[in-house]
Amino acid sequence: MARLGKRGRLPGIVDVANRAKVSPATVSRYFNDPDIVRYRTRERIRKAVEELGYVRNRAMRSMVGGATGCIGLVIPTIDNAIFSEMLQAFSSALATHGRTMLIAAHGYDLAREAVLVHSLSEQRVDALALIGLEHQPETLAQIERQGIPAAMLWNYRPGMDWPCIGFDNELAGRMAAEHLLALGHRDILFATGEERSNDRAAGRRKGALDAVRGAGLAVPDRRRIACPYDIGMSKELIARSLQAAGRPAAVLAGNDVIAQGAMFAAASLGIAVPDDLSIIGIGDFRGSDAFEPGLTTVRIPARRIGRLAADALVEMIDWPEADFHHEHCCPLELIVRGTCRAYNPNV
Amino acid sequence: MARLGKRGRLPGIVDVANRAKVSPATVSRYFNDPDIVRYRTRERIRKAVEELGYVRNRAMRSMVGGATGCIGLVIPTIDNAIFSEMLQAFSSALATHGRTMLIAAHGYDLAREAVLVHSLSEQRVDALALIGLEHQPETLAQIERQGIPAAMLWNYRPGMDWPCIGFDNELAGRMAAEHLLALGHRDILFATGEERSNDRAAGRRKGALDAVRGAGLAVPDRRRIACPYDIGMSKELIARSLQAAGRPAAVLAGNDVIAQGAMFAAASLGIAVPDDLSIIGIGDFRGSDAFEPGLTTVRIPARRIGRLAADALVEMIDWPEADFHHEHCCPLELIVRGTCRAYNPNV
DNA sequence: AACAGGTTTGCAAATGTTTTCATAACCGCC
DNA sequence: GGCGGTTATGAAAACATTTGCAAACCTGTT
Repeated sequence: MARLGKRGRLPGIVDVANRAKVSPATVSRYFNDPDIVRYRTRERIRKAVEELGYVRNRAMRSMVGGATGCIGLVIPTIDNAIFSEMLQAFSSALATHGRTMLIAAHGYDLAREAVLVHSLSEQRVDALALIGLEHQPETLAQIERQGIPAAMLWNYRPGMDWPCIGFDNELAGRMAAEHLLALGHRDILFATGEERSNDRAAGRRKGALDAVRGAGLAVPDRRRIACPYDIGMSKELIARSLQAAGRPAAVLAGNDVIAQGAMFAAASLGIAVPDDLSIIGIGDFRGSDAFEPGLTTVRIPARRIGRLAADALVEMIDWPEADFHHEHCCPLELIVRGTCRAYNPNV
Repeated sequence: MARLGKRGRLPGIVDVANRAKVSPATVSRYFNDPDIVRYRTRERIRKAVEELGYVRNRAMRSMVGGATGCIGLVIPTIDNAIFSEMLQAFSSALATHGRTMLIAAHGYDLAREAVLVHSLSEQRVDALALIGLEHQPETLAQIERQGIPAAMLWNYRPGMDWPCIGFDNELAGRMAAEHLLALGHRDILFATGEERSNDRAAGRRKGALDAVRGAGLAVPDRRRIACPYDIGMSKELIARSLQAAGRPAAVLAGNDVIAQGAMFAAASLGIAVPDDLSIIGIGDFRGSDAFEPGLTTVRIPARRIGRLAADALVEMIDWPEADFHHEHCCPLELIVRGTCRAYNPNV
């Protein structure tokens, strides 16, 4: 029963036109700007479309310079909580504009990012969203040459050449560090993300370390580890640091996934959080509030970024002439829950 | 600097042809079947392409009956751990075949799924993957009419009309229940997923309840709750059940997200897992093994499903005539970790 | 009935690529 | 140098849609 169709010549716009006794041009107008076709005609076309089961071919529009209705999103990874909320918001905002989302993941490899951008160009996406500010020159050149509206997400630096919608990752790191400092912590383990092809992780670490050094504290090498964005691996790495002689009094995690790893590491070693160890994350991912105790973290407005990005790109598509300067630095917020407490010299 | 392009007439295949002093046909061949063009010519074309920065237009191929290289995936939700591993595997398997992934989420609403399928048809995706076996007739009709190769993922029932690649959700529920029964548990809280537009959740609940009833046990209403796939909300719902008089000795969760909610619920109430409460999940999501104690669960081979689905769809695209009968019922595996223990009447 | 003004429609050209078919170029061999 | 057989290339048609322009059609007014 299934798979009968075999693509045996789908009905086209002219089939509809014939059946409705109008010209193909009118059918085209019916779809793209219904108001300019008379009601009676519209009805005839509607009926013909329905009877034939015609579905118009958006891919074809790009031929005549039109838009495909497809927007590309190039992202480091999908199988991770990091971007999923942003993704969802981006996707549904796009849907409200009648656009669909073409998605591609490069696994934190900027060289692969370049080929993905090329590949999406071949699909003639109407616009492109990238994560981060750091990209290969070739990637950027490709986008400029194609004249595709593009935006960079998830990181923000003022005065960029490109529209960017994100937040200040250094500030995020600093906020987390300052919270720990304010609680009197002096011995902090910095468990930040791997920085290969990841300007966000680098920024956060810099912000955090700057804050601590600004307070006149030195950070020995053994208090700085790079964790993959994976709960299990982070747990293991951090557990190792916690087991070494003279364990830290607090963990500053590069994001909530790492922080969650830290919590499980502590649990596995019988270290009480927050009594014996304070933990702070960055992100406030979905579910971070449900932890016991609730994870203290710096909230990233992920959904907002996704929505803003979608709106900005659609705007750039629809008014190509207007020279918007889309730059949003979304505010961060320290969310104090239960994983941090004032330094207690007795433990 | 950025956004100069303004789409000022991108170079087309004929521009390349002119510059390389060949016909457009040859350039087309250069891209689609390089071996049949002579080396010297190939070099000329390569140079021309590079100089002009030509990128070919795949969207256009669909005109002449070719493929767009785009495969659509319609999924209930993205901002959730449930499908992310499958998604990643699907996406990267597709990439190895030179295809890209068009993705759309319907938020567990089958009516919306229908419009998404229509929308993807407009983009002329080469194939389509849906989650679950249950869909609106209109959705199915649309796919058949368009003759798009399609597969249904994540659930499996023998003898389906459609290719399906998934696993037996009833079995998953049964396996979880039987593990608890084998440990001597008689008083189990069934915290399964909401079943609106979700045949997977329904299957799991049925399997679990069948197993328990098969063992001659009755399941009172207050031992059956429907949880959203959200850690925080599940935590709250389950906590409420655990606080009521005569609390259950075990929780069978419809998936790992719910199970994680259960663990936090227990933690928040000071109930020890597994000593005072056993918890079993379904899924074995990324990170479930890192929990303390590690979550006992039924592993769903998510990555395998993603990869198999991608391969199957590509096969169906490339050999439209061959009548594959793609049906994979992937094996499930009980992963025993630390959240379940034998029933102890003393607690 | 003629006409002005605006609205609705049709014609035909244009778009970028693939494909079929035919022709031209090449190769080795006599 | 001619010839048969490949192999590589070109010409042109086909594809499904949009759009500028002009013609046709209304509606109400003189």
